[in-house]
Amino acid sequence: MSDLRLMLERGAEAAVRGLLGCVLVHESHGVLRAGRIVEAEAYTQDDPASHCFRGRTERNRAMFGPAGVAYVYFSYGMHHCMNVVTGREGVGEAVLVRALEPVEGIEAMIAARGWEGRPLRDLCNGPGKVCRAMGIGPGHYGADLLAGGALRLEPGRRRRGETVRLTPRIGISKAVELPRRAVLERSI
DNA sequence: GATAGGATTCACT
DNA sequence: GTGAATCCTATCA
Repeated sequence: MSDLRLMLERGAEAAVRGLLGCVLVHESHGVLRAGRIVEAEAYTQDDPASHCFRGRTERNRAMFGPAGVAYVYFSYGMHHCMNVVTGREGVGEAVLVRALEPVEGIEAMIAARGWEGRPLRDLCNGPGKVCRAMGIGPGHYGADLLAGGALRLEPGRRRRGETVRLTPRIGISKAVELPRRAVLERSI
């Protein structure tokens, strides 16, 4: 039982902070891509903005799975977004990965996004961009991120001078005021 | 069976 | 800053 799993099982509101600094890794076609999670949002079952607010459906069933599996969904007809499922099995909770700081395989990310010659800071600073750059898609729906597979989550360290700030969420129309978005910031 | 709207991104003004 | 692209899901008739 890893520390990471225990942390995720504690629930979305704890996990949204704990996930910051952790590293998302994807190995495909012999290429390794990795990025530190620097922005995330918690979604729980009692949250009107959550996909599982109205109960279990065919689309959101992964959110009710065990902590550590991926919930990938399709949005706005053109983007995929990835969540890390939290809480106990049977509870609909997850943390949306909103932004990464590229660590490894940056060239592959740039190629996947068609981002040649553009600002690096805009490569992974959005949930749709994260999936595109990392090569995450519907095929990863329900994948176990803690099992050491091709797509996995690894513990990360928070660096000196970095702090977690909780802010209202963005991009949604319901329950916007809840401070369930966590951002990793350099305080110096 | 039909329709409204969305946990977004990008290009353009 | 504003608006278009684009399609799946949930919800309603």
